Amino acid sequence: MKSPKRAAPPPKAYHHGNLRESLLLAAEATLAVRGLHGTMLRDVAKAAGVSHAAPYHHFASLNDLLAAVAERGFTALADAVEQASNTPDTHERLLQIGQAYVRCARVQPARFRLMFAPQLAQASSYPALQAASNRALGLLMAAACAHDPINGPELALCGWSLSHGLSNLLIDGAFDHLPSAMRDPDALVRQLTMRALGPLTPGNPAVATVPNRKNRKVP
Amino acid sequence: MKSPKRAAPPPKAYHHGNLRESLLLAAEATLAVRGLHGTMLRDVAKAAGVSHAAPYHHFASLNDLLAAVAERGFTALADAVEQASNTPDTHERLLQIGQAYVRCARVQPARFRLMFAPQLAQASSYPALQAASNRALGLLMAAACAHDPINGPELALCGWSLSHGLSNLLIDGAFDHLPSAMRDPDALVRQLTMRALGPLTPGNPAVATVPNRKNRKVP
DNA sequence: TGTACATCAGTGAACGCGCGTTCACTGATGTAC
DNA sequence: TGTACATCAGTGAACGCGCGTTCACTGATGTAC
Repeated sequence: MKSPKRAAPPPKAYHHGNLRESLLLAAEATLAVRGLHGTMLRDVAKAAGVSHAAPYHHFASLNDLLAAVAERGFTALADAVEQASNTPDTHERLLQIGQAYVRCARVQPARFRLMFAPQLAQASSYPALQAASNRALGLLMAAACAHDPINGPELALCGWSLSHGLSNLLIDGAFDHLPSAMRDPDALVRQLTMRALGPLTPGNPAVATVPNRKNRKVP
Repeated sequence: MKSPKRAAPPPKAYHHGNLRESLLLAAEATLAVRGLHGTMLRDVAKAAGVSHAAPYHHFASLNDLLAAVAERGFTALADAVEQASNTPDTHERLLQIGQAYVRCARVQPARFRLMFAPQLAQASSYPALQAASNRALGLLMAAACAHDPINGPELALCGWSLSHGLSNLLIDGAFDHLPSAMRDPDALVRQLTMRALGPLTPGNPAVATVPNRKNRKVP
């Protein structure tokens, strides 16, 4: 049947194998099913097929485990944003980034909530978490500055806020009662981000065409 | 010292007085101090000066109490939006509404989180909650349609998403490491909302000046 | 290659407490006569 | 106006359980000799 020793070196090397990784996957699965506040350490352990004391050999506490899941979430987000950043046209690039952001939230709503949960907001305790989050934000900032060297930071904050709000409202079901024509998430992101970007010719910096917008006086 | 009977009719009429109202106020105070998931029924009761069994004469469960707090939150939000809706100029009106929204979130972050918490998302169980939330949204929609009769709904969703994202990022501290020049919330809302509104002359419907934006092709 | 030993990732049972909820009760208020 | 009674908003004690965390242990793996 199986050779008595040395069956498969990479997975299940000795006791369990790579339990840390299994726990993270199990936590993501549990989050998806039970939601953020229904995810208990005992459930995660059971989903990984071990006793509920086992995780303590890999994480100091449930919170540390969740922080690691959040870190993976930010890494996945940054990867998606990075891929979207390959789009040549700077205008389309920002649209793609917005779509990637919202898609990331909708694929795993509970993990997305976890990523911004206040329990992890004291992120200084989790440098890796903070690094992953900074990477995602940095990519967005770079794309915004590439599109509009003058107002890049403002544009980045605008796009971030818009995508973030849209993500939250979508996963909270706030749009569920909207006419179905307005509920296609991808179209919604494109449409609203385009509005936020302004009526600029793609690939053509905004500066010359819309001067002084931020200083305009309103009576 | 005090008349033996009939001291003060409106408050503290008999046993406690208006305990339901006191509980709601106590819940808001507790939310402010302990946050959403640190708010326990026992703390709320203690803050209201009663035993922790007393609330059950006014609310069937902790969740019902929280739903009532959320409803008050939406009512306060709708009131603030309504007041902002008095602004004559339709462009400035939308800016004021956005500012009111973010201000509402920043004044009571935990209550704001509660208002959109998934535990209450099955809002059909709480018709009053849903009504209050619909009222706030309806006011925003009306202001957006007044400014741009054609793209009103799109504009409303854009403004809502933007304000909502900004609110969440602000109260989650996501902007804490930004240069301080960009951290003034009121200025931030104005600036970003203005960008989302587009370079339109205030009070002048957008339709004629920016046609086909949503249908524009991007290569 | 075989043996003794250190390491370390698992297990199962138990701890402990926090918190929502229930229950029998008490005492004040309002009402009928 | 006074008395008897129903109502109902409080109280304090207790229930019950869920869940994070700890602990003494076990058995497999890797290593020194």
